[in-house]
Amino acid sequence: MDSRLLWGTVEMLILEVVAQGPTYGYEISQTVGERSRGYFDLKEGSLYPALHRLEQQKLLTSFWDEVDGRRRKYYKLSIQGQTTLDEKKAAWQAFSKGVNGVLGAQFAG
Amino acid sequence: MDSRLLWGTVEMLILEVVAQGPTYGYEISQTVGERSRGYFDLKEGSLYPALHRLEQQKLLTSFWDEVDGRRRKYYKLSIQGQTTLDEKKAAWQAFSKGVNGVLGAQFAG
DNA sequence: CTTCTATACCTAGACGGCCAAGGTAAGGGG
DNA sequence: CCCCTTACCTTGGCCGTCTAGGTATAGAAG
Repeated sequence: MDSRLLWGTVEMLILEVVAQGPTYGYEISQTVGERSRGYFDLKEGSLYPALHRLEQQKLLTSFWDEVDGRRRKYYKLSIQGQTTLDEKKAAWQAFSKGVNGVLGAQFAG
Repeated sequence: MDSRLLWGTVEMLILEVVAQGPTYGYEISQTVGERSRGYFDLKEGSLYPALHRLEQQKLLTSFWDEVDGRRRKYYKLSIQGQTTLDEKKAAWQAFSKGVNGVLGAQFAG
């Protein structure tokens, strides 16, 4: 896949997954992979910096937990996070519609 | 609009417009704007470097013409350009489908 | 004549998110 | 003991976009 296309969508994908319930980095990348039928393979170098940005922007809150001797940093969506997610989804649909408009595609967002 | 989303799609949009017939930079940006119903506003700092890249990669060929005292650099799609355009459109649809899969959207590409 | 808008091209430099590649650490199977 | 999986993190490079600037012509407004 063309990784350039990813620009600007990684944060939306993360927020969307976390919106389903508290989860952690490793699981997020797996969920994104599964839900896209293997299309996405979120790299750690994209995933963790993105999580840190989102937390710093207070769109996510985090807490550490340990399961079977493994440290996990769980993330939860904040109120602002939900608002931002809604905005990002709207922006995505507008963008997608714009691209499809130029392509003359019959399907729409 | 979130310009980050644009990454990787500008070249596809340009190729698509040029595929309709020979045209030039200024007109391309207008066409993209119109066909996306005003959503896209291709900046010159993105447009011209992209055109030069595409020409250097031999996906586009160019020739100068003058109309009403105005120099225009016309671009034409090459055979390889058409192939690349097809590939980019397929990649876009796969990407779009992947995103929508994660979003759990009902619409598909 | 000057000024403004539209047309039409170009470029240098900054920005910033993604990726490759590296590191740390624990559990479990071969 | 080694290797794979899980689970986190960071550094540095890459490269396409944008900002902001430049050049030039035509036509309209003042």
